[in-house]
Amino acid sequence: MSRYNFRESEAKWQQRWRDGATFAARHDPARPKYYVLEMFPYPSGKLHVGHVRNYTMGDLVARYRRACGYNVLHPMGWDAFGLPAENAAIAGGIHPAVWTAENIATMRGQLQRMGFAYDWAREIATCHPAYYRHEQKMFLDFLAKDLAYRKESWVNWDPVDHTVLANEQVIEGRGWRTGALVEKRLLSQWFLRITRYSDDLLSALEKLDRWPERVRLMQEHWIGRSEGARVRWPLSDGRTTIEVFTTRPDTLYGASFIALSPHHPFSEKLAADNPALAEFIAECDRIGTSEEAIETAEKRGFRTGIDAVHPLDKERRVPVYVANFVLMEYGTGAIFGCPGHDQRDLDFARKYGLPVIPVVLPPKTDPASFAIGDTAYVEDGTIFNSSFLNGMSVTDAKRAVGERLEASGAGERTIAYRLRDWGVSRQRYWGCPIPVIHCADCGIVPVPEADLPVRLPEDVDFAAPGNPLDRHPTWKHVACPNCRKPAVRETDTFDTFFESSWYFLRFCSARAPVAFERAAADYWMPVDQYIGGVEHAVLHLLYSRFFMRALSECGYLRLDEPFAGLFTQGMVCHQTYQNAEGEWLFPEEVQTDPAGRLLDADSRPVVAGRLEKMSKSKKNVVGLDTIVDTYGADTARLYLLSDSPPERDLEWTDTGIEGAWRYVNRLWRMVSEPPVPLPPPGAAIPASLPPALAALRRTTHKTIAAVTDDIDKFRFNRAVARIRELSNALEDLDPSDPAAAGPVLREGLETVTRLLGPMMPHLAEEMWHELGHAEMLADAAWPVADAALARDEQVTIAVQVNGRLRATLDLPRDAAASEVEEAALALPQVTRLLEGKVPRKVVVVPNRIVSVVA
RNA sequence: GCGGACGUGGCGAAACGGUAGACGCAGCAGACUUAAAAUCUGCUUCCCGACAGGGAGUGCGGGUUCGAUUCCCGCCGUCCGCACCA
Repeated sequence: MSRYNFRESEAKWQQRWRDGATFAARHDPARPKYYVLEMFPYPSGKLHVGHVRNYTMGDLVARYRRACGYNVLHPMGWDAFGLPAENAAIAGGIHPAVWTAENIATMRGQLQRMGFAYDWAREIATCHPAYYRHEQKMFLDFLAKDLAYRKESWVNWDPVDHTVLANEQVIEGRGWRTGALVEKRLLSQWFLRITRYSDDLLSALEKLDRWPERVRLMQEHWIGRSEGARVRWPLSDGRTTIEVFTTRPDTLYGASFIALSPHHPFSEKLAADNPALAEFIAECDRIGTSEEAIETAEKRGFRTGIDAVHPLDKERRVPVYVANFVLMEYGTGAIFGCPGHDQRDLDFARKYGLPVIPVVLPPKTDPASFAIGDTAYVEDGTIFNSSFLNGMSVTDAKRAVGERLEASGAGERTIAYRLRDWGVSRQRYWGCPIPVIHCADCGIVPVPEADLPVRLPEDVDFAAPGNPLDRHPTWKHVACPNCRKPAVRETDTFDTFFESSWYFLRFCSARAPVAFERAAADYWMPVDQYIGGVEHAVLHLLYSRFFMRALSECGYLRLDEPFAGLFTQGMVCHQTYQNAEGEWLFPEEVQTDPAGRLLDADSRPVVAGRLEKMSKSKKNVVGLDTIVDTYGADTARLYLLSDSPPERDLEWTDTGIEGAWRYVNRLWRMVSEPPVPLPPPGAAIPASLPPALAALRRTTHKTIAAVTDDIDKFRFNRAVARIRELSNALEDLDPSDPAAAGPVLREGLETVTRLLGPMMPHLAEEMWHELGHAEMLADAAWPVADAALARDEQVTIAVQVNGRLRATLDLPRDAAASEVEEAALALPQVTRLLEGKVPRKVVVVPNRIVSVVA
């Protein structure tokens, strides 16, 4: 009984692929291209099995498309800037560049051991000046096009990482990496004008028909388009005019107050000579942005004592408040409150004793008896109490008010977006330097292109908190490029999402002296199939879409959407364990005693927690090296593909990987010890075969058709099941007629081998070789099903009586409906139930079912 | 609160509106072994039954249909995203 020697085989075939540059992608406009990309990893240390699921899927797609004749680009690189490197430097005295390079070396080795078909000649790491110099140039181009700008603003400050976070990086009020409660700080920051494309980023989602619906919805919500109106309210003392944004201009006659954000310019102006208001605003800032803080924070307002004049009725006045719940960043930073038809406004009005004027009457309601209680009426209805709007629908009233406002100059219809500009400044060392210089005389001066790249200094000190670039003795001190007087460099670095927003373009011509060669990008882009985690649904995936538009505007290329197809894979989960102290334990630290109790190494009780995504922090990880050492890369790959649908989470179990390993050996035995002698490759199959062998051939060709379809539709678990079905059938082969069985078995084994090629490439190469082929399987074409053989000539038809299955009929394919009906009605199981009566109805679905209604 | 996804054996899961549970894991029985591992064979949704067969069954309650895991309506539960967005 021979065992498959994966160690020898995997090393051998990896060597063969490397020597032959099998997976090198060559620019060839004559051939159809296919660009497969998995989201590139951050080099955090070592890979565990959870990391490689999406690379396994990407590799399957890449190898499959290659076999189908596409010119495939399948590159890999490293998202190499980021805080963990810097934190390691602070903790362990190792330079971030060294730490990063070591991790890359480790992880590259791990990926290579998995046998992924990458074009390693295109490998990139974003921390190299050869990479980041190009994004410094992009930034200068963005500046020139007013796509980048600097402004002072309230930002999200992570007190643990000592840096600013983008809105997208704040999850439930906490930093996405540290989990620390985010604070508000007023800082001068660089922003990218993503809002210039709000409308296009939103409307183009519709065309991304190979993206998951859920990701498109998340982006749609994130961009958050709201149609409404800007309305100007003059103050009664004539000092200024307050502009508000509303989505309900139809309820304008129900207004009973104006509320300004604490950061509204007019609030701040009033606070300058109103200490009580200044104190109120300071208090608002003290309340965090966390979920708890918002939930529990009372809706509070400060009455300014000023009134505003109703824009549609000069006689009406409403009081102006400063209120803690009004955001400066959305709309105009001011609202009008209509308590009758907005719950929050109602709560505010009740609290401060403001009038509640209903202006939308629910259908079939008597206006005389309609009153607002504790619940605002937010549904549709007929406008009343509203002058010229009375009797209109909500929709009509919105239009009528818009027209009136525009005619009188008191406002206009407009669209507000939730999306805000992307703050890209980070007060950290390990990132791409922002290429500008601050000069006392000239202001902000871009670094001249000839001086790029602005390199990170290597001699930095991490002993003190804060940004080492800022503390560096010499680096930031430069002459102003304009006036040559002493000036200082910008010491902030880019958000690392800057690097990942265009790396897919760099892969198209990874060694080019420019960011990317236009011709290469025009050929390879867009990415045909992108694969990664759903956690980037709004971050990376939205920024990349923005970058394509911005780069197009700057003349780099002409393409809006970077990723034509997107697949978001599920996570790999594993049981978690904790001891009585709540400390996490590695799976290998946990044992089961004879009574079935879980114990740690010192025989103390252990609690099994829920299944969670594999993560170092919870210690529920299975090392990739251990698995590859024990079972080989192919076994791990098969398991990652077979047990769950790709989009769903997969539970990693020891028994599961063992099952995959058993199958690997079964496959190897099938080709190395066939039950009948196999004819040489290419041998003809006898035209006339015993029925069992003819059926086996049909199974073979049906499997080709089904697996091809499954792979096209990303149903990898089903594809594996189909292949296993075929190999099960091949194992049941009747060896009594070797002359007929041999060719059929060869066809079946070759089919299994070829279908498995993209999933278990080393084993498949070894089987292919064992089956007598000199060429590599990686260079063989994808099998094509014989359409005639892939269809059954006999079909099993189910027979139902009153909706219940009572029998089955084996009949020739496409038998006439009348014959099928006749055969069904003659069945004893059917006649018994009919009791001699004529059926009321008979439905015949060709080749499927007969449904008899008694 | 808003939006979305999901709910099928002991477990992971299959099933163009057409024979529910393919494929695998675990389990049970057996074969081969001095024995174990490995491997092979059979069984394995639940209930009644020795078999044949019958009944129930896809979270719950309705509906459409000859026929519903699938479509529609209403609940319940789990997970995810957003959340003071005017």
